Amino acid sequence: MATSLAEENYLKIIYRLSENTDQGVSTNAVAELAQTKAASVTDMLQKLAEKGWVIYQKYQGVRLTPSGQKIALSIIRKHRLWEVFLVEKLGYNWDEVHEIAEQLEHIESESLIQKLDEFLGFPDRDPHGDPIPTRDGKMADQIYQPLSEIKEKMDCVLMGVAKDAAVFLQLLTKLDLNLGAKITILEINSFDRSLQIQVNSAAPIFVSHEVAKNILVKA
Amino acid sequence: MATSLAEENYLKIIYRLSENTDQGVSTNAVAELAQTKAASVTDMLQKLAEKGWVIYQKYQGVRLTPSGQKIALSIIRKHRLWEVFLVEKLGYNWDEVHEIAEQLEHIESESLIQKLDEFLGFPDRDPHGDPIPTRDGKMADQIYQPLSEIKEKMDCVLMGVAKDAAVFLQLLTKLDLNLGAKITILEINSFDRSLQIQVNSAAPIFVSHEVAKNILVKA
DNA sequence: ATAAATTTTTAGGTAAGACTAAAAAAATAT
DNA sequence: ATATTTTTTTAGTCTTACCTAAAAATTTAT
Ligand SMILES: [Mn+2]
Ligand SMILES: [Mn+2]
Ligand SMILES: [Mn+2]
Ligand SMILES: [Mn+2]
Repeated sequence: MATSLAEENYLKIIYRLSENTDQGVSTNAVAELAQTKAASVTDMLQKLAEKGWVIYQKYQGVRLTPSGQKIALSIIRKHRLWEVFLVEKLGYNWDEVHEIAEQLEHIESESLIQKLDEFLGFPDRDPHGDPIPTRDGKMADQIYQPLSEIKEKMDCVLMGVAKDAAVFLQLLTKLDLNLGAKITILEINSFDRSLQIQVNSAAPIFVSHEVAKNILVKA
Repeated sequence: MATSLAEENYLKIIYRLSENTDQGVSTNAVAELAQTKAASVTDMLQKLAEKGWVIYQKYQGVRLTPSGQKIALSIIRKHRLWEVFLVEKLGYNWDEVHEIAEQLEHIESESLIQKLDEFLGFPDRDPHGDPIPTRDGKMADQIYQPLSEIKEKMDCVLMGVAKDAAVFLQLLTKLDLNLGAKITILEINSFDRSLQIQVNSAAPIFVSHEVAKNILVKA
């Protein structure tokens, strides 16, 4: 069955909110991400349920059915492949591509995404370190951990980010914290949990706990 | 002012119908290309006129204003650049790209189309030989002429097509009539104006007047 | 010049996807 | 256990872009 742009965006949002929990997703949570009102969300959830893409019962929150999940993953696949294209082929920075990919992810053509994947050399992570779902809808787990959970004195490598916001990514770029950067944790301040770290053996810098939470690393 | 997808498509259609005439474009002509009803077209023309993109007076047909023309040309520019991308970079055939470009042409990002243009090496023709409007909205004239207007015994080179339809392009491909093909007109049959031609010095073939009209060549 | 045919516009409706205000249910506090 | 607060749903509108049927204007034929 064909999906409208609005439906695709809702399914993607429900998918994202389901990732960290096995509870149903609340109407308000969806409304916030969709930048719309709860009443509009209720309308849409009823429609998505009729189409068989979500399980929805009044006041019980919503969850994706397998077919709804499949649609969400195909949109995420397209989003991430286009992000790779924008960075690798067109020379964008990682903080500039999300909004454009939000549009490109809705282009409908099986063959297009197939050929794009091939053109890009079948990447398995996007420019933010997020796994790209496969053609048959399997997504690798996020195997990296937040920098905030690494112990003092440890070395690690920046593999991704948990947040796409341009302001955040721009801050990282300014601090030379790019994908692949080598990070050494010199000290964790117990007062505010901020960290003193060394990036690629340069002079030490400070980052807040909030920043460290959104940086994904491998030891 | 922002343009909706429907508005962009209408402006593009009006542009296309205006190319061959300096008369206003009729409601019915627009309706046919838009695959919609005349009543819907009237509605939209009134809206486009309010936004200042067309001059419209009841029963008098419609024509683009300079700002309407500018929008139309920017959509056409995007359409053709994406077609080049699809053929040159992703390996599509020229008969497969139109529908996908119809979607891609509505992606909104100045920088994207700028970078795409650069990535493609600033092409000035699309895979069908059509000129790509420049960034500031100038489009080169179609300098090629229909094969149907070439005299007997003359040599020419296939530079483009006047029709994008997949069935037509597939026929050309089957006949080895690709961009750059060398064509010699052996004979024009006065009965039905069909032509006997030689393509790249291969065995002679026949093409109808209808086909010849839609093949653009340079002598 | 008038009649007939065609084209175009108007009038009135529909579906999608949003909104506000009010009602109902659920969660939290006393 | 009841009252209060918060969340969610319902009811009623709005806008965009489409539709059909009918009316009006224009064009073509006689
Ligand atoms: Mn993104
Ligand atoms: Mn990403
Ligand atoms: Mn095309
Ligand atoms: Mn083309």
